Amino acid sequence: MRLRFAPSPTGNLHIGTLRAALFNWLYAKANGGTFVLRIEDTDLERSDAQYETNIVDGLDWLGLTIDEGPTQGGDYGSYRQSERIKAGVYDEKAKKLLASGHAYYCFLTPEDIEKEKASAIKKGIPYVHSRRSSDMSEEDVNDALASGKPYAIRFKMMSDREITFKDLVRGDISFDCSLLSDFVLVKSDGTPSYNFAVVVDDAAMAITHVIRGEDHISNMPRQLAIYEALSLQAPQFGHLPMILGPDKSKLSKRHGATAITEYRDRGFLSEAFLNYLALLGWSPTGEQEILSPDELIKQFSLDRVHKSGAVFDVQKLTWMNGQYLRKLSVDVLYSLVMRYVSADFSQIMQGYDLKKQHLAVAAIQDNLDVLSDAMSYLEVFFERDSAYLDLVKDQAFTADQCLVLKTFLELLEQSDADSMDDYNALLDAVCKKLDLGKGKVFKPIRLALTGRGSGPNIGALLAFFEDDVISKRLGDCLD
RNA sequence: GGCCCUAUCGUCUAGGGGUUAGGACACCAGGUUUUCAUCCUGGCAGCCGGGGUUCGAAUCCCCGUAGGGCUACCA
Repeated sequence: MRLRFAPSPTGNLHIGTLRAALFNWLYAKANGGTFVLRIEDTDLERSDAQYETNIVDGLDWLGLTIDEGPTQGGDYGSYRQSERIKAGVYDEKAKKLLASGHAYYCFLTPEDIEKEKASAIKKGIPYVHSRRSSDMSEEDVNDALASGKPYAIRFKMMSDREITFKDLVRGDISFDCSLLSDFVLVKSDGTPSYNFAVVVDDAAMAITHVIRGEDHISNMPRQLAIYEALSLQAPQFGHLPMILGPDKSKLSKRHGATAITEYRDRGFLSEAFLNYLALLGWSPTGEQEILSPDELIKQFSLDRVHKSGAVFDVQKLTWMNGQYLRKLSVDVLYSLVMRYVSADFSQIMQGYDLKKQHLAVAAIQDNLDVLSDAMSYLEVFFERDSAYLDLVKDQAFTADQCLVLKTFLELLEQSDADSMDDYNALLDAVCKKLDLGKGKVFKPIRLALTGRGSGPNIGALLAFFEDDVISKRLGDCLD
């Protein structure tokens, strides 16, 4: 079983494309198949090596390991269409089609075709290419060729046929060929068109299953016709539902961040992202939604792929990311967090004991949805005194609250509290001594210590700050 | 316009002739917690419409409607 992911490097890897890659990968892994990457860069104008890098980076981030591709090679190379053009792969097949009468030279200019189209629209009839050039005599064709007239090679669509195929996710789909134009196989610049190139390459690379977006369904009759004309065995096809933006149209740049590297940079975990994406258009048998890559592979099957489009919901992605973040060990979370705080902040943090740093990170673990939020939650621990002073200067403390601060300070002086537990015990003692509820006690202490009304667990806060800092801050509030 | 695909809570989805139509996100309410959160409990909320078929349709069929895709010498 051989699956392929065949993006064109005309832009960054985005969600829809990636989801296709993911499903191919899952299907390949689930069945012990091979996952190949083929770069479809026949559009010389728009293709760019930088995008190929972005695509590979994205796959890499998510752990979608490639078995054969431009960088890892394989027995079916080259894995870049631009290189295959140079190798003459497509020319050979085009000649074959020309020779067998399935294709012909077309000398019509784009303007000619525009005219045909306009007149069809005017008459209110569906446009079908006139295939005028296919009637030319061999002599005329040779003359035109010899005179250097620009030409394209078109496929001669059999007009009185119906083409049917069994889609792996949708079942039988059929098309009336009489409605289909003779389409271009080879463009006038000599490069193959998409429909031609995919067929030639999927066949040459012995691809057995093609899983791609629903937007490719209408290409099926053209591609199937080429397989037939070339007497090639067609793979099986499965078309995935589209991923939609909030407005239900195909997800695109105008829906915001679509380059998947942006999600990485915002602090989504690759496993969470993968998990969420897998649930878009596919569902497992049970009700468990949090699934590791291995579990996904184990459970994946094409017959549980949904048929209708799915709206990409950042909120749920974010929730899922939080779930993954919460399961991380402090060590791992810490090293992750350090990659998402600014260089300055990281330097400040590293001025503290590693133990303290871990304490702070552990204290914010339950707050985190995305790693890029970490810094703002961590601020309270590592900010400069001036920032703290700025916040606390507007805080007014009532006499009762001052009593709480004073009592706490007294107890603190007599204790040798060190851990979170110790400080919590101290806090309890204050409550008991003053006969006050926790709210009445904790609030003024938090306020005095951080200048904020909310934040991490106060035990963690107290354990983090040195006793002299606590004394100073609380003491100053009493004045 | 033509062709193709699709239609269950706001969103992701389960369920494919007999179910109190299940779960998750979001939202709301309660609880835990010193707070924002996390966590726990509960709630709100759905089968696009109309015709068939059937003893019985969310489920099967047809027709509408709506959405999406394609209609390139882009992929």
